[in-house]
This record gives sequence, C-alpha cells and structure tokens, in this order.
Amino acid sequence: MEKIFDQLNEAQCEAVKQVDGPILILAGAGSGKTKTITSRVAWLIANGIPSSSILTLTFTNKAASEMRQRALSLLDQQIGYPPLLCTFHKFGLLFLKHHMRELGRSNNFVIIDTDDKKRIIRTLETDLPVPMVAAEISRYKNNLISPEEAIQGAQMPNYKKIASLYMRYEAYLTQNNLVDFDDLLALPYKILAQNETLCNEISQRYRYILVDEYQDTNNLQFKLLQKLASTHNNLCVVGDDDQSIYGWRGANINNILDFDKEFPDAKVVKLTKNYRSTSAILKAANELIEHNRNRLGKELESTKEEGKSIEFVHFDDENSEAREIAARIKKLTDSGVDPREIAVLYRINALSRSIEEGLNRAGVPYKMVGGLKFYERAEIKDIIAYLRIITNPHDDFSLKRVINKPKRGLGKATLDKLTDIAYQNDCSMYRVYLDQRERLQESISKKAFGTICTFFDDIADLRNHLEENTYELIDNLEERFGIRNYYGQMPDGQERVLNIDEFYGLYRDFVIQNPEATLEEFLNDITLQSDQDQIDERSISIMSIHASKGLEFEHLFVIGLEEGFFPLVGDGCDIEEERRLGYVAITRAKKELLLSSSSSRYYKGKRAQLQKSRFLAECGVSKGSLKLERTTSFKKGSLVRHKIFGVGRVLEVSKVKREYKLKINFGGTQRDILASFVERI
DNA sequence: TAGAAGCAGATTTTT
DNA sequence: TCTGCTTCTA
Repeated sequence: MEKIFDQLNEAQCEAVKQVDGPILILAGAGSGKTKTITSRVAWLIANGIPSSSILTLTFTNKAASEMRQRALSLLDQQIGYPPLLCTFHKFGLLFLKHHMRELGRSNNFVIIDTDDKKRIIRTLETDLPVPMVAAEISRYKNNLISPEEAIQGAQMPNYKKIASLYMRYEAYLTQNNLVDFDDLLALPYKILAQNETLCNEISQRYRYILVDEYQDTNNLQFKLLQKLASTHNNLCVVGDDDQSIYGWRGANINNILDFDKEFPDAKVVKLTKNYRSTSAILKAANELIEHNRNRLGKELESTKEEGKSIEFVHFDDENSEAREIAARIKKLTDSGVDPREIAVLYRINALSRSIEEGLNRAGVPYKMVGGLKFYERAEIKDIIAYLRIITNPHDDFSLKRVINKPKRGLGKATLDKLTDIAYQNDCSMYRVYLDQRERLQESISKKAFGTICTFFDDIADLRNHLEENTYELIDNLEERFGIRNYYGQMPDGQERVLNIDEFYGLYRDFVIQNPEATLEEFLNDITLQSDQDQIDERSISIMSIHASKGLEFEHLFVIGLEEGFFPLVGDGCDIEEERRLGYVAITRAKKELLLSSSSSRYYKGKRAQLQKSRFLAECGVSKGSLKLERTTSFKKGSLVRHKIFGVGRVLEVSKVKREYKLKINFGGTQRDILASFVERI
C-alpha cells in the first residue's frame, strides 16, 4: 500500500492520510490535484473502508471518468464494487430515481436541458428576455426560493412578472413530469430536508465524501453537501479559490473561502508545488493574482527551470494579430511540435473568428473546443424528442417539437387548437387524441386530423414494439418518419446526416452494452452528457479560457488582452473574477506563453478602439518585452505572387466582408483576387 | 401553411 | 456583422 505514497510529495501525503473530519485541500494549478484525490480514494479503500461508503463528486463527466480510471489503477486487488464517483447532477438523478415519490411524483421523469427550458419559458409568452427569465428562475432554485416565496418577495414590476413566470414554469414541469438541471440538485435537497430519517440513512451510507473543484459549488450544492455529511462531517473538499471562474453562473466563492468557518475543526492543506509550468510563467501568474484581495492567499512554487520569458506582442488590428499568431503556430508545427501541445485562448467566443481565418489562410488545421455541442444540435434534439414521445406520448413538450418535422402540414393553427383543447381539459395532447377525438375532429381540418391520427398511431406502434425490438427501433423510426432524409436535403445536410448516424450508432452501442436498460434510461443519460470526449485529432486547439480549465499546453497563445475584452468591464462584471480568469489562462502554459493585444477590433458590427489590458502591467509583462507593430501587408504598388497567375502588382486594395480584395495587374491583365490567395514578395 | 423579410440583441456556460 | 425569432404575404 505504501506505493500510493511513493508518488506523492509531503503536502499531498498529508492530504491523503487525514481521513476523518472536514478537510480543505487547496490545490493550486498544476499541483497534482487529481493524483491527490484518487490516491485518497485508494487509501480509504486500502484502510478497510467499504468502497460503497465513499462518494466522490465532480462537475464534469470527463473529470469523473478520469478519476475513476486513475483510482482503480491504484488499487491492487480487484474490488467487488467500485466507489460511486460521478457528477453532482448524476448523483441527483440517481437519488431522485429512488426517492422521487417522497414528493408525490413518479420516477419516470424526463430531464430537460437549458435549451428546452428556454423553449418552455417562451411558450409562456412573456415580453421579458427569455434568457434573463431562465437565469432568474435558476437563481431562485439555487437559493431554494419557492415560486410562492418569489411572488411574495417581488417588489419591482419585472420581478413580479418573473416570479409568476417561475410559478407557471414549475407547474408546467410538474404537469409534464419534467426535471431541469437545477431540480436535479434542488429536489434531492428538498427531500432530504423534509425527511430526517431518510437524510440520516443516506448520510450514513456515504460516510466519506470527496468534492472536486469545490470553488465552483453554488449555494445549493453547499447545502446538499451539508445534508449528506450531517451525521459524520467526513467531508473532503478540493479546490482553488484563485480558479473560481463561474461566479456569474451562481458559483459562490465564499464556499471555499469560508470552509473553515462552516466547519470549525477543518484541516487545511495547501498544495503549492507546481509541476506544470516554467518559473517564468508561474512568476507572471503569481504576480497577477496578487492583485486580488478576496482570496485565501497562496503562492505557486516552481519545480521547473526559469524557461523562456513571456512574450507580449501588440498589433494594429485583429487581422494582423491572427496572421502573426498563425504564422508562429505554423512555424512550431513545421519544426515538429505536436499540434496537441498548442492552443489559442480568448475571453469571448467572438474573438475566435479572426483567429480561425488566420489559421485557415495559413493552412493550419485546428479544432474548436466547446462550440456547438453534439447533443445541442437541432437534428439530434429532434431525434431525442421522437424517442421521448415513444417512451412517453404525453410529453407535450417533445411532441410540439417534432409534430411537424418533417413538414407534414400541421401548422400553427392546428397546433393551437390542439393545445387549447388540452388546456381546457387539463390533460396532455395525446390524451385529447385518445379521449376527445370527435371534438378534435370538429375543430381542425379533415386533412390535419388525418395527419395527426397517422402520427399518433405510428408513435403508438413503435411504442408497442419497443420491448421486442430495442435494436431495430432506429430503423423503424427512420422508416416511419424519415428524419435523415429530411435533414439531408438541407444546405448543410451532409454534416447533419453524419451527426444523425453518429447518434444512431451511440444508441446501438448503448443497447448492446446495456441490454437490460430502458430507452428512458438512455435518454436521461445523454441529457447529462455534455461533450463527447474530443476525438484525438492531431490538430491545435482554440477555445475560450473557461473551456480550457483543467487542460495544459506547451505552447500557449492568449489573445485579446484589452480593456473591455479582457477584462470585460461593465455591470455584472467582477474584476477579481476576470483576474482569476487571467490566472487560469496563464497557468495553462507549460513552456512558452505569448500574450497579445490589438489597438482595434471589429465587434458587434463596429470597429472599437482599445486600450491595453491592465492585466499586462499587473503580471509584469507589458514593459520590456518585444513590441511588434504590423500593418496590413498589401498596399497599392506591392508586388505579389499568385500560384497560377504568377507575379503581379497591386493596383487597388478594398475590403469584402472580412477579407481584403486586391485588384492586381498580371502582365497587363487585371484580376480581382482575394488577399489570401497571393503572397507578398 | 410556409417561405421571405424585418428586427432586436449579441460574455463566459462544467450539468 | 450575424443570428434567430417574429411578422408579413402569397
């Protein structure tokens, strides 16, 4: 068992060996956090603690599976039953599957995602912005405020509106037995709070609790943890207050800052030895974060050499920035650097575009991390909606999504009628079809009625055969509804069809791997899955700083260091959180780091003039480093070379969309050519 | 009913 | 500048 400790430093050993009571492990960036948590799980099991009483909670599926793997590899003997290691939300789901009846609801609920949530709010017909209402409802739930309390507490007219929308939204969810992401935490808490016996029982079941990324927990997660740990307080939380970057999403940094106040006998262990970055990079990170006041305070110690100093480059505009960075990346990959060790980070996604253009022009393949997620694509959500109706035809929400997809002539008028009758009878639309067929027939056109009947009969038929042909379901679905064909005809059809087939493949895999599982289980599982693990393409990565958390790269470029872009300023912005983002960005770099800024940028249709970010001075990088001014390289009179037309002289430079268009004289012939197709000589 | 045209709004987003 | 929703019209 001592092999566990061979690989750990002193502080890490201390964190692993402290088994009982509350403990806060402050794990700086690159300090071996995952190793420490997994070693701790292994150590608990090695000490005879049954694996079934250990619960490890993470925020992402990716983190959970990585930890599971690493923990299991540390254990010598086969353990009969792997410890429960999952996301907060998955835990909530498992809990609700067993205890939903405590709330008088059935456990065959369906989980909806954020997009679904907004759709529902939209159907409530409000003049307020839907995303704002969605966020406020989330806030209510995460602070355990019921719709009734929200209505009572609302002062301003808009808040009265929001509170009443909240109430109607909740009614809709209960009526359709839907559960949103917040409910996966709020409902378990509610159940535990109202049933003390159950609460004690659950707390006794999980006698050792570990929490990853504790700085990202919100109020609700904190209260849930309190309940779970209530009978033993064996709560081990791991996190870094300097990496708290989800405050805007409800994460409460005070959870980690005040941990030792909430749990007065808590032990605190700091992991400050950094095994990732050169000391030049760490120095900048430490200097930057020093400017924050609201922090526990720790300084990362380097275990590596000084390394190359951080480079700062200033540009005239985003195009020259993109061109230069693309050129440098090209040079790196040409010299044999593994593209997976190169990344470009930005504060807001809007900055990705110029970089993408630059990379495209330089012929550098890249992957964008965290763009549109697989399960959020319209075509995938449509198929999911079909599958949902098959498991539960009373799911009006999913029904509305696909009842006219592919187009079968059921428009707004028909749908409104159907909705009306359902509303008047306080039942689902499918129930209207079952019990009020005559009434429906009178209200809508003959053609529409026929279409609806066929649609519901098809669904019922698939449902009836579900048990015997789980595997063939997909083929039958395609045969009846032809979704692949419908999407195939769209302009970007090819990609969509590929996505659809990918999804069908996932379903088949699931059926093969879990022959006993129901379709419903499959559906709930995928709603909780964010991104597929990125395919291991050998290409460089570009992503937002948020998306880069937990990753590391030998060569890192952070662009857009300008006031207003990074840090973002204005209402709702927290400069300390912005600074923590800067800290996260810098500490992703292992060997080489380049920061860049630009004098101006196109944003929201305007060209904005910009000042350099204060963070540059704060991390001691803006002065004394290389300053490189570049302008657009094509001017009237420049000599250029074209692959086909050869050498020519530029007569005129103009701009088309985001590209430069050149009028070029090739030996007497004038041609209009995009700047990306020629090189300057 | 369905496509076209007009209009507001546009940080970050683990589940 | 671009996107996605709402309103308009055949």
